[in-house]
Amino acid sequence: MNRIVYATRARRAVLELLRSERRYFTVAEVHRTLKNELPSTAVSTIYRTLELLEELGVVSRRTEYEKEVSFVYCGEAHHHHAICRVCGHVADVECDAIDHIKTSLERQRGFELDEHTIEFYGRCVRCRNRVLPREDALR
Amino acid sequence: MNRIVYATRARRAVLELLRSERRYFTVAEVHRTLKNELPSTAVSTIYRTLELLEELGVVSRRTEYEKEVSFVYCGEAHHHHAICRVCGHVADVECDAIDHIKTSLERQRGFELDEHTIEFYGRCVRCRNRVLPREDALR
DNA sequence: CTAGATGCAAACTCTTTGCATTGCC
DNA sequence: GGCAATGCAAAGAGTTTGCATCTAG
Repeated sequence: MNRIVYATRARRAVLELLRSERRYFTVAEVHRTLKNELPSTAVSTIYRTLELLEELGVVSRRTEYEKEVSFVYCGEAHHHHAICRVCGHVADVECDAIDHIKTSLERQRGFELDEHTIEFYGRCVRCRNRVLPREDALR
Repeated sequence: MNRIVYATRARRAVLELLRSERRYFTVAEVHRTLKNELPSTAVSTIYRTLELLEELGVVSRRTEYEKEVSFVYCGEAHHHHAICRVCGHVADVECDAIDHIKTSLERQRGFELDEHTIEFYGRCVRCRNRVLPREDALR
């Protein structure tokens, strides 16, 4: 027997915000942005709402690099994302490319790539300018 | 003028551990594992050490999904990883596959993929069994 | 000997939880 | 009306920081 899920003001507002802009939002960002619309809403509600939306498959979560979690709206049927680490924009990855890499990984490394939640990231200039790994990095 | 970086006992031990097993280690895990070798080493030292190793380009960090950060040794010249979310094993991704997807992304979406730090993840069974995203997920 | 590294403990930040109250249908 | 959601405040967990002490070179 399924639990009843109410379409409350807070939930509608959060969903609408995430749908309006297809990029990652931190919890604090959502909370701040909806201050006018939801003046008395607690941060814990935002956490609970995003958690629910994640369970429902409407948003997906990431924590990569930053310490705060963030969530992105994810309404399409397929789940391949290419995320720009600079501006946060989320682009879809074509499936033929994925299939290619998936095949390659499986054949060459025996690594089974999950075909539903692959995400690609770039890296900021600061990180890219780091020296290459060396075994003798400590002298 | 460059700062001097000492090869201390703690740093050598951490580096050796990460190199011995090519998978992600949490800070607590490193600290716990080296308890015998480094009886009086504080967690803060482990944090600082891993941070340093990251700056030096010897290890790379991730936070994806779990709340704790973890680090993996990364001594090869190229940086493409396929990480198993279940066992944590890190496999290298062939560059031809990357090139293919990179080209595809750039041509079709104008998305410039960072060719040095792409990482691929799978997803656990629990998450994979979620319902597909629907716009009317809230009823 | 001296700049750099560490231990310790306190401070911080983000996240979660319990419970009384409020709200959706 | 009844179950679900929320606000609030307190508790948790992971991480960071300041500073006196120790150590590698």
